[in-house]
Amino acid sequence: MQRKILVTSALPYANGPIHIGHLVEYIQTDIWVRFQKLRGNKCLYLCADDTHGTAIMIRAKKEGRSEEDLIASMSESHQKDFAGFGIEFDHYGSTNSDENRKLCGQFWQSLRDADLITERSIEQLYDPEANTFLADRFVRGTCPKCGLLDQAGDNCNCGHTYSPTELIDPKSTLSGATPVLKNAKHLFVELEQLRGFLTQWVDSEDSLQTEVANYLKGHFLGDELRDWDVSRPSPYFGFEIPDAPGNYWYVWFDAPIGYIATTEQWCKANNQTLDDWWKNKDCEIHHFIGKDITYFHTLFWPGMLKTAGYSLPKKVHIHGFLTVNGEKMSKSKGTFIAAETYLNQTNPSYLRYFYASKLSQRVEDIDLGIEEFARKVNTDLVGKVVNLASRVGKFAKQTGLAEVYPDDGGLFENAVAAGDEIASAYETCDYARAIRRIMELADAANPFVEHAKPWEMKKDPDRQDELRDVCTVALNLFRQLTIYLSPVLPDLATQCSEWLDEPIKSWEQSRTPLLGTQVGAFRRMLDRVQIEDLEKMIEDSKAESDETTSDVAKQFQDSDQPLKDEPLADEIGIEDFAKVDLRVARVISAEHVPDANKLLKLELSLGGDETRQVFAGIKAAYEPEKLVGRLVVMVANLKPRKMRFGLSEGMVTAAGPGGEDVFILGIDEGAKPGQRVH
RNA sequence: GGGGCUGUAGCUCAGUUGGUUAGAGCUGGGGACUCAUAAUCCCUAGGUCGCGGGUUCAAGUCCUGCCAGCCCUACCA
Repeated sequence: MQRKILVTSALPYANGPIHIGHLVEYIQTDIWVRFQKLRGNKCLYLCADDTHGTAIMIRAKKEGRSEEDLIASMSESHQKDFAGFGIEFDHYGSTNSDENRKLCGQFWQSLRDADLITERSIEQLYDPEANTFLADRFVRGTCPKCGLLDQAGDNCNCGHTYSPTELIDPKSTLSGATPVLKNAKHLFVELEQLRGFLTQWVDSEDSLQTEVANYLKGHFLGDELRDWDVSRPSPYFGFEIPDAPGNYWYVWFDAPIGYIATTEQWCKANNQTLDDWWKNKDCEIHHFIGKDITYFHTLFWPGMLKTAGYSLPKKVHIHGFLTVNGEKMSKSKGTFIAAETYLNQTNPSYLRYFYASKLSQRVEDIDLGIEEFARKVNTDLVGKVVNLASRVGKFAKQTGLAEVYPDDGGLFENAVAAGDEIASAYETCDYARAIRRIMELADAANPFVEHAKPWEMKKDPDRQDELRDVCTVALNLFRQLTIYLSPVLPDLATQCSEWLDEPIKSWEQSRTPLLGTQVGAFRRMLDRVQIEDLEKMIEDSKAESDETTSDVAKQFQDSDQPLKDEPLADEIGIEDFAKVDLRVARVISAEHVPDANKLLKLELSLGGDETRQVFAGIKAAYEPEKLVGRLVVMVANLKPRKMRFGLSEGMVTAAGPGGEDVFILGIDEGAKPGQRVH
């Protein structure tokens, strides 16, 4: 039976280019969609740019152009990048569309009618120069709990959390102005009213991976759900709320509705009705998203859909993030690779294959190790799969394919049997499993050619029929593998189609061998990955991230990120500095604190009998044993502070954002404990 | 502290509802072949399945405690 399936990927934000981290999702989705189409299902793949919000507004202002102008050029760049990776949308829209505005209005009215909207005034910081309310991340100031200067609006480096309104001496990062407190009316959705429904939805029917369902139950559904703030006061780039002038829907309200609006645009162009896709029990809706936006899609969104009378997603497929060489993507390491940078150096099929070989149903991060990447592509794709065609290509051009499929020891039939398992792996998004099975088939195919020794047959005029049979087997096994791989490698499928003069259109073709036809001249289908290309790609990415540095700076390639993360503090006089008594101290003991996640307990000596007990948040960065004996610089006149684990009588100075990246200040040789730092 | 997930050969991972000597690919070592993109084929090395208990005739597979790692959340000079 033909299924009717609507598929979406998360809408990329129109605030930056696509990078290889984004592509995990779009490639994952594209593979699934191509698989569904190959199986003969009616499947629609839709996506759009997410265009609203403060960040877009600010960026447009900074670049001196209109928001519309900015999002138009972003959309073009996004679509070009996607096309470069063979990601084939049925339609690519924008959340800034008439259809979306209208649908937002409908959803809004349904929420009103269901009496789910409530109004409350909240106090928020406002930038009087930029004339805008400030989201937490646009405010910095002194931490109200520990006095650290220049901390983010909602938490500081030492881990305190607070409200931006508590910050001491706050500054807007937009204008540098001192924000003022201002009351503003906000509109909220009372999600709590939907808790019963959501609990049931989360639990039922396998719409979510179990770990996700557990997360939601453990984290949100166990308690009363907080109201969801869905409005933002003017100025804001978005849709104004009709019955609350001067207020706009928050970007996360209109973004998912963009899925529907984009469908509507497609429907208009294709003479279909929206309800047939979004209010039809027989239509499955599948969302593919990253783990960071889980709760928007699994709580708010189902709640909105339910209230407005639309179909609920059959499944929300959630994936993890991409790491490169085992670490978070990093601009300074050149592993923050833009789609365009990748395409300039190497082949998109490689990445599609690599991601496919790593993706499972789990919400696990996947790692792109450069060496693993090259090895996998070269050994699996080139060495095993394409080699099968390559090694008999010349012979086959002369012999053509036999009329009757020869005895191949059951290889073809075996691969037909494996087809169901491979299909079900694709269906459940366990691509790693599908690829594993396909490679097992490829592993069995090469020895067949090896043992048949076609190169000997070629020399013997009496054995031309045998040669043709070997070619027939090898090419049919290759064709079968290509069909199985075609959702992942559409380009390879196209090449195979052209070569054998038979379009690959259906999964069913893998069940019957191709016989009795001529074969075109073989052309190389895929080159091996050159490590140098990958290195070049990383070099290029590095270069993009710091094009504006001086010579010495270039030599060291120091990134500007730390300064951006933590801009310079206000000027002070020497008398202010003198208040801080920094001393050289020796670590005389260091130990883990039971129950503390980030802390080490240090005993510091200032010489003689003078010691201080200090708790330092450096557990992730330093082994206690390695600290013992070394000299550090401590703040010695800090007022002792009682912590859960005991009294802390000072502070060890260190640089870095925290976590593993903490670097204790050392001092050159010769310094003695107790000496003051001036 | 609370929640989620993971821990199987050097590396990446398979191991179905518990059932004979724990598997694959890659890497390593040895050999063969030459049709093929230094591709391919054959042979070989290698693991007290994180650790300790328990249930069972039988546990990598179930239960429990601990250890390590990752993520979320709170706390954290």
